[in-house]
Amino acid sequence: MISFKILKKSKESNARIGFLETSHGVVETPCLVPVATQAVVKTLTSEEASETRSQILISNTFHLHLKPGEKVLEKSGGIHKFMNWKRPIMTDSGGFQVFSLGFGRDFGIGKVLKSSINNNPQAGGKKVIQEGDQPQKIKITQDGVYFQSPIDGSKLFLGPKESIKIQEKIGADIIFSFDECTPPLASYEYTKKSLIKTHNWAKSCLDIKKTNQALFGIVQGGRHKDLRHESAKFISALPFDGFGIGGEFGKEGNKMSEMIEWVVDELPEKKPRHLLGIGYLKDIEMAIKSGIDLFDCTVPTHYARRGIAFTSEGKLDLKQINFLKKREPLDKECVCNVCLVYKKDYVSHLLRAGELTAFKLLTFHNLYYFNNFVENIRTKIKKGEI
RNA sequence: GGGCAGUUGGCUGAGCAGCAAAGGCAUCAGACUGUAAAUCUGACGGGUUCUACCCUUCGCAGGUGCAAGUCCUGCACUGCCCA
Repeated sequence: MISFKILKKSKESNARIGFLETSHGVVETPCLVPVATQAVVKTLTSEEASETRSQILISNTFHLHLKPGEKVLEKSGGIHKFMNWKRPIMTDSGGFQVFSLGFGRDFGIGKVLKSSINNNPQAGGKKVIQEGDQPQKIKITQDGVYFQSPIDGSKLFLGPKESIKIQEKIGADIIFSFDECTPPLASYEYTKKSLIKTHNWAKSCLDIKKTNQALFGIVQGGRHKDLRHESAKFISALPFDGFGIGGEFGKEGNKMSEMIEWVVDELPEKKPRHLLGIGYLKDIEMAIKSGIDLFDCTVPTHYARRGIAFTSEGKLDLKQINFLKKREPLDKECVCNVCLVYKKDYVSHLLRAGELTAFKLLTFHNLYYFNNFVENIRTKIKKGEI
């Protein structure tokens, strides 16, 4: 079980400072949840991940089920022992893979859409996903989803029951209910139908769960105000320990914060709110101001493996040849273990030489930078500045 | 001194009569938000009225051909072998 205490509520915004207690320790919120899909923060050992001042990680049900299989984790004594991470862990349910391996793959899109939504591919727009449409590789049914493994193409089925059973064996502190992350190209009707499915699955997840792990329900509803309200009301009426907010949030740069507030307004104040899969630094600050306590995102770790360092000067692409001449830390203001010792010229060299340590150094720095960024926001909330 | 092989855009390396010239690397630009991702996309001789056209390129100088990076002659340089 978990307990969540709100220590301070901002007068300037919806932001709040909280303490999330789990049997593996406390998480001070608002908090970034680094992504450890395969029971690893890619390129880092768990000790290193801890040194980035990460408080809690999120792993993935779908991927751990495929490899190595939840039985391996169960036999090792659960995910904490398996990966030697002593702090809290959450697992995502596999609901995101319904999108990412389905329509996301078919249309080459992410959950935050860039191009305008229209029905005319000739005009540069993407096709709208209509009610009854199915992705090419997977099949979404009322009971769950038939997947094709991205590893070997083998077939597997994941529904609320399967997801919860797997998550119980994985043994994270916080688990998520199985949902469909609705694609941004979905029509209103598709999103509404999908929402009903996600709601039914939410009830099933609560019915099935036997452990004392905390279970978070997930609010969907896409970019539609009425559906977001409906979903938030429905999910928050169920005895979840916290709430995830998933799916799309409209076009980039648009009104993500407004959409979050539609949901947050309906959620019980005293339970933690987790924004799934967001975000960039500017999104993080916005989300926190909108009342979000936890948020996971692949950006700091993923961009690290693209050679990108997040710094007080903005994003730096260390692959660029000019960094070979820079004998200075990634970020002059950063005091992470990497910035204290290594310089841009070296990191750039490692990237250009294809050396894996480059990714480790950048992953470490980016996570530290993001965690520090969030800590600064917490400080500002405490001071009443945000 | 003689014989053979070679000289292609920043590098590498195809092409052996219809080419601004395959691949790869490098470079530059773009993408990436609950990780199918150490990935993907685009540009990469120059110019313009840029789904098209023009100009300049394949060691150098000539020649043959409607047409030459591609064939011929000479020269220069490089590598290997023989003296």
